[in-house]
Amino acid sequence: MVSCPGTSFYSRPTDVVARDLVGKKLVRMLKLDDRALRLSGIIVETEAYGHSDDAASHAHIGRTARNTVMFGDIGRAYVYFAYGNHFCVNVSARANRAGAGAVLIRGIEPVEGIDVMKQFRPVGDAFSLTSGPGKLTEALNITSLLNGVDMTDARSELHVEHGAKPRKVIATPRIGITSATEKSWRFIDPASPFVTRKIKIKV
DNA sequence: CGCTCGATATTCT
DNA sequence: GAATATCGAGCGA
Repeated sequence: MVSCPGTSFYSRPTDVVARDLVGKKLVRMLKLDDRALRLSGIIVETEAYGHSDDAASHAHIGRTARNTVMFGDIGRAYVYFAYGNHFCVNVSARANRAGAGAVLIRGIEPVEGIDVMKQFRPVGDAFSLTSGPGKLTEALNITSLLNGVDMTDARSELHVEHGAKPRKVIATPRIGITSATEKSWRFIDPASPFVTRKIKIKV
């Protein structure tokens, strides 16, 4: 019996959830050519996104067709298409008072099914296989078809499991946003090479 | 190495 | 019509 973080885990402020997700395992199960495959990796980089308190969040302007999952049940996958090229995957979470929120998964360390990941994402450099939000969704074959799946259920095609070891975590400013840049809501395992290296700081 | 810039679709104004 | 929670090619040093 595999254990997954449940609704009590995701029912906290998103920055707390984001910090605790580092070291957990992201698991993708799928069928390919009639074979059941299991791909997974340890989460090493996340970012928290809030609601009305966070101008950089998709939920800041209120509920829309795209961000509905951020306002619905917690522990669900929020998958969206960015820049016309890439998918990004989040887990919905929020404290009881907040109206919406999610945690973006920005980087993982591959554990299971690495050969299959390389089929989905052929790349020479091992580090660039899953070191970035658009990269890991390609390696794990995550698309908007998975939007809304229950990530607290070990039977889901996409879910989160407890990791083997706790990791050291540090907070930094978030990447790729132009507002609310003062919040240190990005959380990384500084020892892992699978984190975004370049940090842009916009003024 | 590091920086600039174009690709490309969905969303919102 | 503008902006975007990105990536990687191309260029110069």
